[in-house]
Amino acid sequence: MKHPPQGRRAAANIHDVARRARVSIATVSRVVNRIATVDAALAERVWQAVDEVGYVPNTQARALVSGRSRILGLIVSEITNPFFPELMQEFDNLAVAEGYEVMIGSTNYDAARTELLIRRMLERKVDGVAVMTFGIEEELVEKLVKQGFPLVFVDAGPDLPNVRVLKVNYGEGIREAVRHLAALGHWRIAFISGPLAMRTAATRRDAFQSAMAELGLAVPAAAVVEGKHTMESGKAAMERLLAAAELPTAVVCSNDMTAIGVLHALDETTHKVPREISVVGFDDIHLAQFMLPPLTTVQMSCRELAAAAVEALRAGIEPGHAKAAEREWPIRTRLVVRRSTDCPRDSAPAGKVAARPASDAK
Amino acid sequence: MKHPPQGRRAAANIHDVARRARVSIATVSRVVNRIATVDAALAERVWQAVDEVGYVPNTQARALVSGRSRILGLIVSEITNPFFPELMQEFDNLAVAEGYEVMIGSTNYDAARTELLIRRMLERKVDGVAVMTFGIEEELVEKLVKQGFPLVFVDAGPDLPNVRVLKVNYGEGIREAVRHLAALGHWRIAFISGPLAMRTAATRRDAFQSAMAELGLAVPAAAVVEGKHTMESGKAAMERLLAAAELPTAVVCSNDMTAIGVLHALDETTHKVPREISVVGFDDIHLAQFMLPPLTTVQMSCRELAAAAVEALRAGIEPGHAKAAEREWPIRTRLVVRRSTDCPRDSAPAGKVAARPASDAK
DNA sequence: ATGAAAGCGCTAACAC
DNA sequence: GTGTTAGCGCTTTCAT
Repeated sequence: MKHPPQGRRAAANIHDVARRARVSIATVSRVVNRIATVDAALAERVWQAVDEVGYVPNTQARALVSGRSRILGLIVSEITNPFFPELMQEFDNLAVAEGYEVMIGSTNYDAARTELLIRRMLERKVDGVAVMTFGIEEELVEKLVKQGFPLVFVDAGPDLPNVRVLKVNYGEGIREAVRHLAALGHWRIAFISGPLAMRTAATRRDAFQSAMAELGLAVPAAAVVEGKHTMESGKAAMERLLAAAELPTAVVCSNDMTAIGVLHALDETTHKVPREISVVGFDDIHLAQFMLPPLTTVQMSCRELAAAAVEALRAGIEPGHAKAAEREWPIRTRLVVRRSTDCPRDSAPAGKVAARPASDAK
Repeated sequence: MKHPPQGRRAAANIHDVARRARVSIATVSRVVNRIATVDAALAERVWQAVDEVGYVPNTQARALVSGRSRILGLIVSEITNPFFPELMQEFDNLAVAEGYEVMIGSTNYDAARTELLIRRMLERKVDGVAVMTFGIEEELVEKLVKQGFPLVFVDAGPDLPNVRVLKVNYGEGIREAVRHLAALGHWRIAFISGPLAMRTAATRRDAFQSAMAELGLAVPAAAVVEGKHTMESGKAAMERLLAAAELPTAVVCSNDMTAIGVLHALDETTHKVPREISVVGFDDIHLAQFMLPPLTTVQMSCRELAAAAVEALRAGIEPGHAKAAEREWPIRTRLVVRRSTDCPRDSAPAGKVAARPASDAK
């Protein structure tokens, strides 16, 4: 059955335009691609014909002959995690501005799904893929790597010629957060990490510990608990913290969803945020500002991340790109102060209090 | 420059496989497309060759010859509005399951952007487009309509042969919400609408008014205020309600973001939710369950919406589809009770109280 | 400056 | 059952 079903007339093609403008298809192609050598009068005729027949170039055919699809793949973990739509949006805007289309897919932490996703991207002949899963699914992308595709990872990636890595400077923002808390008078500060099997989670936790150490603040083992970067796990983690002998006056979380879980846990107690316990998130997802209270959080700029991803991809795709040789692309982070952090209610509440460590050195 | 830049070897094509399996390209094509008439031994050889050279069929070429891209367009208003990622996710899953790819775009309520988006979809030769903007941008899609594309709209669309419409039954869920509130003992119930220029907003408001009328409950003009479907507008609207002579004991919102704004407005007062004022949202976005308190809301099932959209599109694309003739596709809504609704504190607070209308009839 | 023609990778007649 | 071949719509030499 060759005909599109519902009696829809076939879209005009380059021949229709050529016929109407009384030129060859080569000329139409030149005009449409703005090759300067075409006679102005002819070009005018061609444009008019284009308008009249409603010609839109067929990207498939273009891709076939040029060998480049002008499609960028973007792989995220889960589209319903509020961090990602924002990233996708930015990525898409930037890519479109550079004349690319974006093919988005989420792994949902499912190997079979990821496998299929990669196959789909291969079939559509994407020019390159950004894997922004913050995860551990690197070996799943082996196929892509083997194809020699331009690839971009976050934090870490295989050490191969066509692979570029976005190096997020977690330390920067987390240090700012800890200093902010310390300046407010906090010193019993807890940390709820993400799943430590995830590299990015371990890195964030390490950054927290270094920042505390720099200020000469103690981090007892009980003050660091592992979560799963979900609201539920954040709530559970906070409940564990609540059950411990010594209550922290502030808790820093490895991502915003965790922090939201903390807010929920605290809401079921008499502890008020930020009056009694301050809470800091990480990511600055859209949702953060909608919470009650709006969340103080470390921002990892989506815009910056997306911009770097698109540029790094282009560096691998477009011949002669200025930064073609760059393997690592730095991404900064910074603290956004909202209303979930404040001074601790009193510097030394009665009862169970550890001696404040001497704030030596700096 | 014909070579892909970074020394990436060209992907294997059908000829490579044919050569390796010592068969013609036609046979490879048949095997890959699972045409049953191929000799088993040959097929085996072909599959092996496919594996060995890592062959992946080129979708562009397929599309070129078949005249169908197997790409579905999906247009939403804004990707950062939490309702949409959920819809996209479902839509994508379903489409992929049917062998389609999805091309997503957001209008951001920007005409130029939409124009470009449609052009991009035309260029990529999408097989059909679902316009799920809940909006007023219909005439912007004129171009698509004129091309005779299979098109799907929500609520309302132009009356043309290849256009299908998802008819959301707002009344159903909103009636449930109002009855739920009434059963709890509320009768001074306010409504915060979306921008009334948006058809869906007007429809939801009308549904609220009918539901109230059915129960014999009065809706004074001051109890219906217009918002903009954003958190800020919801907050502002609630503040207007707060300033009025007579406080409602419950407020129903035209969408969840509005309800979240209401929660924020109330958080700045002494009125507790749900103890003193109950709040109901609409959409059941992911965020709803994360709020404090978790939001009671009318669910418009993303899954159902997405499923209907994909099916309706297929009905227009695939020859001989069972529901090819169906123009309207019904979508149900239902109430999800969480913790932002409860009995009003007392049925008759001292002071400014309107006489309770006789609950006549039902 | 313009046109003719080769071919990008694939499917679908049509031969054998 | 399998191979040969003609395009699908376009870009890009290569002539003119």
